[in-house]
Amino acid sequence: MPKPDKKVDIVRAALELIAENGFHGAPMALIAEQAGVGAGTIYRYFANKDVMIATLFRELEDRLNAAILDGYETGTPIRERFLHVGATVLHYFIDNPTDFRFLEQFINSPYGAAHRRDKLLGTQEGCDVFKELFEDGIAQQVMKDFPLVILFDLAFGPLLALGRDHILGFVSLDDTLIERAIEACWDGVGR
Amino acid sequence: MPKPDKKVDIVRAALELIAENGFHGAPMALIAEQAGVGAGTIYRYFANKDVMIATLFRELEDRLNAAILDGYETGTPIRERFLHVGATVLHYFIDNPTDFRFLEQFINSPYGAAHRRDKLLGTQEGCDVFKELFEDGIAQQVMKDFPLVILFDLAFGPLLALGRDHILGFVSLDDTLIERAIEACWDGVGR
DNA sequence: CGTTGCGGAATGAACGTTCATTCCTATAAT
DNA sequence: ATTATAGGAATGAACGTTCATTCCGCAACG
Repeated sequence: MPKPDKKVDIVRAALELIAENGFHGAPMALIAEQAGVGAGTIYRYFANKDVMIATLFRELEDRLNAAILDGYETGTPIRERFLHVGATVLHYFIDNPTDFRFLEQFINSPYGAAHRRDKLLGTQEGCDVFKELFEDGIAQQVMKDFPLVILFDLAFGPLLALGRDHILGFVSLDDTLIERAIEACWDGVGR
Repeated sequence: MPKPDKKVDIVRAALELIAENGFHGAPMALIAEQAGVGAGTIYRYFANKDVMIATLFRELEDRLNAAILDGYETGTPIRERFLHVGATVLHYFIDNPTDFRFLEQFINSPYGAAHRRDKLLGTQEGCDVFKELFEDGIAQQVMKDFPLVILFDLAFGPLLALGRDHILGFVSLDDTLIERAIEACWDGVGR
C-alpha cells in the first residue's frame, strides 16, 4: 500500500499541467517532475494515463456536484432554485479556474464524448438535480415545454461560455453581473 | 504551380478526419492516404500541419460568415434580425455537421485560444454583424444592458450546445424546434 | 513525327523527436 | 532477509517532417 500523499501530489500536478497546457502539454515525465516523483512511480498508482485522467475527472465532478448540492433546497420555488444552482455553478467555475479549465479540456476530448453518452442512459446523482428541476419546471408551467436536453443547453451553454470568458480575462464578472447573467439564463428557459 | 485540385483533396481529407477523430486522430500520413496523395505532397501546399489547419479554419470561418451575411438586412427590427441570424447559424451547423465538428475541435484547442485573443482587438467582418446587432439592441433598449461579451455568451452558448447535441443525436431539431429555441435565446438577451 | 532533355511536381522511405510505458536497480520498511 | 516502494534510464511505437529519387508533360531538336 503506497503512501497516499504521493498519489495526491501526482493528481494535483496532472490537474495543474493539463488545465494550463492541455493534454498535449502534460506528458507523464513532466507530471512526474512537478509532483516530485519518478516517472515510473505514477504507474504504481494508476494503470495508465487514461485511468489517471478519468479518476481525476471523476474527482472534480464529485466536487462540483457537492458544491451544487450544498445549499440546495427542494422546497423553494423553481425560479429561486434555478437561480441558486446557476449562481453556484458559475461561482464554482470562477473560484476554481484550474478545475474549470481541466473540465473544459476533458469534455472537449475523446474522453468526454464517451462520458456524455453514458450520462444520457444511466442517471447520475448530480445530474438528477437538474433533471428534477427542469421536469418540475415544465410540469408547473413555469418553464418552456422543451425536451430536457434543450433546456440543459439553454441554461448551461451560457454558463460555460461565461466561465471561460471570465477566466480568459475577456470579461470580469462580479457578483451583481453574475446574478444578472443567471437571471438572463432564466429568461431563456422560463416563460 | 501545383495542381489546385490536390490541395482541395488534401484540405477535404484533413477536414473530414479531424472532424471525425480530432486532431490526434488525424496524422499527416492518414490525411495523405485519404487524399490519395503522398505524405510529402502535403508539404508542397502547406508549410506544416499548423498552417494547414489554420488555413482550413479560415476557409470554414469564411463560409459561415457568408451564410450569416446572406439574407441579413440592416433595416429590419432588432429582434427579427437576431432570430434570423440565430436560425441561420444553427441551420448551418446542422446542415454541415463536418464543418461544425471541425470548428468545435478548433476553438477548443491551443489554436483557438490565440485566435480568440486576436478577435477581441482587431475587428473581423463577420463579427461586426453581431457587434453592430448587439450594440443597436442595447442602444434601442430592446436588449439587456450587458457588456458585449456577455451578450455573445448568452446568445451563442446555447447555439453551440444545441448544434452539438443535435449532431451527437441527443436531440433531433426540426424547423419549429429550432425557431422556438432561438426565440428562447432571444428571451435571454432581450428585455 | 519521333526522340531527347529539362524542370517542376510528387513520392514515400527514412529520420529525429516525443511520449507512454516497462524494467531493473536502489532504497526503505518490516 | 525479505518484501514493498521508488526511481529514472531504457524501450518501442507514433508522429511530423525531410529529402533523394521518380514521374510527367512539354518544348527543343533532328
